[in-house]
Amino acid sequence: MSRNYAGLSRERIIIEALHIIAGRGLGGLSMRRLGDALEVEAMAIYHHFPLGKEQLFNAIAAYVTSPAPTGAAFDDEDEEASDSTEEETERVEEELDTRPWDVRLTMWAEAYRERLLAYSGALSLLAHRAPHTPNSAATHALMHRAFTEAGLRGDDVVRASDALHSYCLGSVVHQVRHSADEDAPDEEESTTRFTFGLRALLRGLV
Amino acid sequence: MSRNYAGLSRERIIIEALHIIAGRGLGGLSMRRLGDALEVEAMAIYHHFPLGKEQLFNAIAAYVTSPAPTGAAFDDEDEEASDSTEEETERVEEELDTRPWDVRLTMWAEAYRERLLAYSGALSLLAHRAPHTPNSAATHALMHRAFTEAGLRGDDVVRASDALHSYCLGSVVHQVRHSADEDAPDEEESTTRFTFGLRALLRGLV
DNA sequence: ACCTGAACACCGTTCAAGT
DNA sequence: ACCTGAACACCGTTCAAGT
Repeated sequence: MSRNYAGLSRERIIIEALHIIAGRGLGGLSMRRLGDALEVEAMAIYHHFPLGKEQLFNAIAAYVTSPAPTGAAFDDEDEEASDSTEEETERVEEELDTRPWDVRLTMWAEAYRERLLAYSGALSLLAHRAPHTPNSAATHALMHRAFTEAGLRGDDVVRASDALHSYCLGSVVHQVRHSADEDAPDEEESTTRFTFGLRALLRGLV
Repeated sequence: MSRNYAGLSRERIIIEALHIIAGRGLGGLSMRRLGDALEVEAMAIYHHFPLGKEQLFNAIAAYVTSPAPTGAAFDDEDEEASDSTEEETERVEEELDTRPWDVRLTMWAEAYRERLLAYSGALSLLAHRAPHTPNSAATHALMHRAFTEAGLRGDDVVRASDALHSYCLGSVVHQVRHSADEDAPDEEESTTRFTFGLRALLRGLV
């Protein structure tokens, strides 16, 4: 066929890439296979990601670590974050969240974990990438407020935030890493373990 | 040249692979490049890793997560762990370690972290691999003793072990992930943060 | 602007062959 | 047992061209 008005977009490409990753693993994602899935020649992808697969990986990493339905977080550095994406702010009105600090952090941690688990096939992309997204700034602010409210001061605030972030990420990596073990815990027990450690960490942190 | 008595071995291959990974990243490791570095045709590697690159990756993951100078931990599943590798047991005499449980866990955590940082280029290999090594059993026993000594009982012992493992792994991933940030903390501060979170976790766990 | 199609250098792996 | 060398299918990316 001569011409293909595929209506390609960065978001479509990323989502299709995540399908392939979920099905065949990260190693199973090739530009040609991705093109096939999008019903387009592989080279069409380069129009949306001119820097190639590495740029696509960055965008996937940003997408995976950003909360669900806001669509623009996965645009990467060379594109100014469009400041007009506050449709469906949903829980950015969390500034007026009056729940205790530990409840807010626990909610964040559980949501972060769920998202990482949902895209566990892309986990290894996160080992060397920490893309700047609108969401990462919001998370930073959320943690700063919560730990300050908990009584921490000075450098301890960022240290506690780092520890919480590390624990959540590590817990998911640990779970995925051992998911093929013959004595791997079921989903419920995995969640129990996550919560157990999370509570311990928050208790010890303040 | 007709014949090459290269004296190839699994360990030499793994170490050379880790050099390449350190220098050019995981994506820069190809069988052909690895062969060049070993001064051998790429296909010679298949004699030592008949299942190919995937098997090599597993062996690297085992090597990276096993303590330093014992040489046989990276043999993978299809090779029975040779039971004659107790030369230089060094700290396996830890059974008669009389230091407090938290000191022993802290020492383990710091050593584990150091090793992961030393091979940080291979970190993403650990996201989907948890190879069985002699060392993983030893670690499990060490943690079980320590947390039992700390007063934990039943399922909480393994939950605490998981939490500690998760935190250490996550802390390294978090550090490496952000090492390219313009405001990344220096090495000393990174260690301070690790210790801060580790102490908090151990305090909260018991 | 958006996509195609041929081309190039490189890759993992198989296989028959050499010693 | 250990390594070579040619071959095959596949890959990422460039580039000129089409609309």
